[in-house]
Amino acid sequence: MPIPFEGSAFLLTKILIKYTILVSIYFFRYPFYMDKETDNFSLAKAYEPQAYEDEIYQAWEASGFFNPDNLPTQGEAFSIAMPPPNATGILHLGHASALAYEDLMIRYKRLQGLQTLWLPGTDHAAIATQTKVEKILASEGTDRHILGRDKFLARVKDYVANSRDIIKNQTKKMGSSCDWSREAYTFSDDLSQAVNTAFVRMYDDGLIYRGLRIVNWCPRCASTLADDEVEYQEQVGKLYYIKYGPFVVATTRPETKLADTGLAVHPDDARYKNYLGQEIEIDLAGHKITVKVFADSQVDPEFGSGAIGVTPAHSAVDYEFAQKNNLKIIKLIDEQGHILASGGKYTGLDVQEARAKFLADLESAGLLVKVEDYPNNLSVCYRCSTAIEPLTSEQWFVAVDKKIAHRGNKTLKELAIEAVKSGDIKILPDRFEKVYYHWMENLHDWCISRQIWWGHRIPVWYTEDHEKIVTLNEAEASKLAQGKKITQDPDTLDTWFSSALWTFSTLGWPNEEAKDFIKFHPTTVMETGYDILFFWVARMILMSEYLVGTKPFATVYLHGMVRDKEGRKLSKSLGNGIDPLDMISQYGTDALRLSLMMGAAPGADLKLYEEKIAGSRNFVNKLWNISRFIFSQTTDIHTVDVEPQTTDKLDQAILAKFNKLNKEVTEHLDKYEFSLAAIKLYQFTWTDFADSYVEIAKKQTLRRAQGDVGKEDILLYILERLLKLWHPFIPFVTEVIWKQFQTNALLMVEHWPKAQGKIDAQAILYFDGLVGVISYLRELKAENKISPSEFPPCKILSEEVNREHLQLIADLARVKLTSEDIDVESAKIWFCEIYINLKKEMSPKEKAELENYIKSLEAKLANENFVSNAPAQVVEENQKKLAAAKNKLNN
RNA sequence: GGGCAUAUAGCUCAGCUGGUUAGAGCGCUACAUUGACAUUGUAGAGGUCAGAGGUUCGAGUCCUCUUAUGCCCACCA
Repeated sequence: MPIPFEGSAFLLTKILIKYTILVSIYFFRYPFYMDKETDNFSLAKAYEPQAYEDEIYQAWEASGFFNPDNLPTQGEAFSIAMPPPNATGILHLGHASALAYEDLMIRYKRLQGLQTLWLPGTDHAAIATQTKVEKILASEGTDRHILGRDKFLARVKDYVANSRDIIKNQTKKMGSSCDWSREAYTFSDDLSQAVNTAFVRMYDDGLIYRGLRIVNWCPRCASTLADDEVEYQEQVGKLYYIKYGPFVVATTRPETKLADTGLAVHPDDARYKNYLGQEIEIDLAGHKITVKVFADSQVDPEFGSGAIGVTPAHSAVDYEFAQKNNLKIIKLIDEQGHILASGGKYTGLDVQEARAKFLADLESAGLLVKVEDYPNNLSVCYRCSTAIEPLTSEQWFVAVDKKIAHRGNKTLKELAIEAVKSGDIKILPDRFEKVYYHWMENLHDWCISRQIWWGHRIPVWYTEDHEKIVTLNEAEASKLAQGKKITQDPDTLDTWFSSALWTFSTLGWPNEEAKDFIKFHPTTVMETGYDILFFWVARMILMSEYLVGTKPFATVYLHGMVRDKEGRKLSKSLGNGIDPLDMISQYGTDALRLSLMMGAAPGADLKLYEEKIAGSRNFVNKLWNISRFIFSQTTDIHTVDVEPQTTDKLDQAILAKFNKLNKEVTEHLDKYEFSLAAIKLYQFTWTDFADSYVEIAKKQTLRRAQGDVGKEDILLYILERLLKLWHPFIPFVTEVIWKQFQTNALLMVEHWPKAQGKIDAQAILYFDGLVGVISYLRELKAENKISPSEFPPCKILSEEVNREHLQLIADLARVKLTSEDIDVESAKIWFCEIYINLKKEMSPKEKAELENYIKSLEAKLANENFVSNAPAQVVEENQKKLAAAKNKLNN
């Protein structure tokens, strides 16, 4: 073994003449206190993540192994399409946790020799991005209309490019081992081509149509929204009762009454029976409307007056009434939220103004019967929280209930439901499968056209004479137009339309011969938050089943939301936000990742707080120091390929415990139980390995003759494998430590350890028993107020404990073995037949507890039913427990 | 109005198919310069497992009801 830094040793020996021998031994055995720069074996006293993380990430990236094509083994494929991050360019904890889970799965499978592809990318996030850029423009005193479409889009492109770079760097900061060479973007030429192809195919199959329907309209965004893009805010609004010809109707939106064309009552409501089927003219303070009275059992006769004014153009429910009862549809509110000519004297006013004026007019005409406070849900835009105006509009829709001939005459809905019902796709946790069915079953035609500018233009062109051309690109459209002038549809597609193609558009589809598409689709796991089950997951299933004819992924792993310690959402306004980058710079990426992993279960929210991250940092440091110690005890740092054979029961035990751990961790990971895997690894590493076995090894190695490697191979064997088991959780520190093995290979592409041999339960019992005895002796010392520095004489007699382990017990418990006679009777300890010269006084409380325990055991054993019904093994265990407890009490 | 989830030590959570005197980490108390680690070690205090019934020889664990909290869905105008 090289002894570096002899100069220092010499220097010290010179100064400390008296301690020459001591000092030279010190340096001989502990060469790792050397300066980091001059000795690559040395490890700093505490792990400093900042010193290594960037360098390690670069080494990973440079190795090319993020790209599955370069992996040494070309095994079975395992792929994850990374959910695109939000477009604002800020990595928040939700995204950080997703990256941690995905990287965990990828690294685990890569270690298992699978050909892993984690494909990163971003989407253009249409409304979100446009809203963001519009806000920036507003702060500059301009808007998109002043700029014009082209300049505005250029502006958005700049913004997106910038935030994409930021997100990319932050994703790397998290240690994500994704294949950057395949990075995708929904707005790239390839993916846009996929989008147009999807649109055209669906159009040709009659699954996309243009039609006049009631849609959710956000006046702020000046665009339609899909049903699930509408959120509800609880509020206390007003319920207005309006005299309405011979009726009184109650409404929360009085101005819409100007466009009523129907009046609905319950079929059994005697009050209104005579009016059924009649068309009645109603004068609303000078504004005349004609309504058709009809019956519908949905009407609650108890609510308000039991009569509902029906406004088909501006209410989804009313629109359905209109369809069923052939009502006229009068559009009252335009896309800017202004009253149309149908509003008579209110024309041109915005909705709020019209409401105020109309109410005032009603009041002066004596038609406003009463006003009540009324709690209801206001529907608002999920992006900008502006109140939604439902209105009828000519839009593009995806028909979800239309049978598709080449898909077994099934509808999109049916295809998507069957994919999960058949078990082809598994959703975790499985309770979300029910939620999924419920949503799918109630899905209405999906409005996919948006009036915003930032998005995929709808691939439809119109000729001068209003002929519609649906095709892949403008050149094709021109050809088909045969010289006629063409104009492209000004609308863009819902961002989720392109996102729905994500798993396959990123792999080369529509080219079904593409290598990646063949190898990696369907993807293996879709890891994402339960909050976008409908937005995204459901739509990916729908699109893949239809367009590709297969599922998009085999398993959906839905993670929960990250919350603060009180369970509140993390938000700027609450001031409880935790910035992941800040945490990384303080505690390191591994610590953050581990904190996000432990205590997390699929579908369950995770409470995160800084102390927890600090605790994880402590663990990472512990692993570091365990390694440091082991390396310092090792004459030659080497990997040990075969489980070391040993006759020492404690060695056998730690190997057995490790094998058990190895097996359990693998099983947990296979079942997506990441937290349980981490907790077991944590307990083994800290408690069994560091606190118990390493301490034992310390004492035993010390007593061995020079030249005997002692427990070196076992320590190295377990450490090496622990690094591999830990790697998917805490990739950086494990990779750094691994470098000490000097194998020239990255830990990232090593092999996942396989549990070896039988798990020796007897050895484990022996180990735990021995540790228990040590603990007990320490307890006795503490209770007898004996300082840890004192070594009280102690006589240990045992037939169960190996002779050589008696000294070990004494060393670790810090007692002095003695052969002098001790009053055995007064010093007898119940456990393991060990006799020492200390006595533990049982407190009255302890004594009472023990007596109660004995009583309960005696009662149990006296119970005929118990003895005859319980398994013999359980009865026997209880008898043993009773004997032990009695023994303890009597001594 | 439906549906789902959660309820275990001061805090965050384990406890899988019923049999442990109910565990861990943080925090708390006391002690400690133990040949890696004070980002540490050792020992300790702290819980009638939300409440009430039930099934069982036996329930934190299964069933029913109740309470609290959170979330999702829904066209009560």
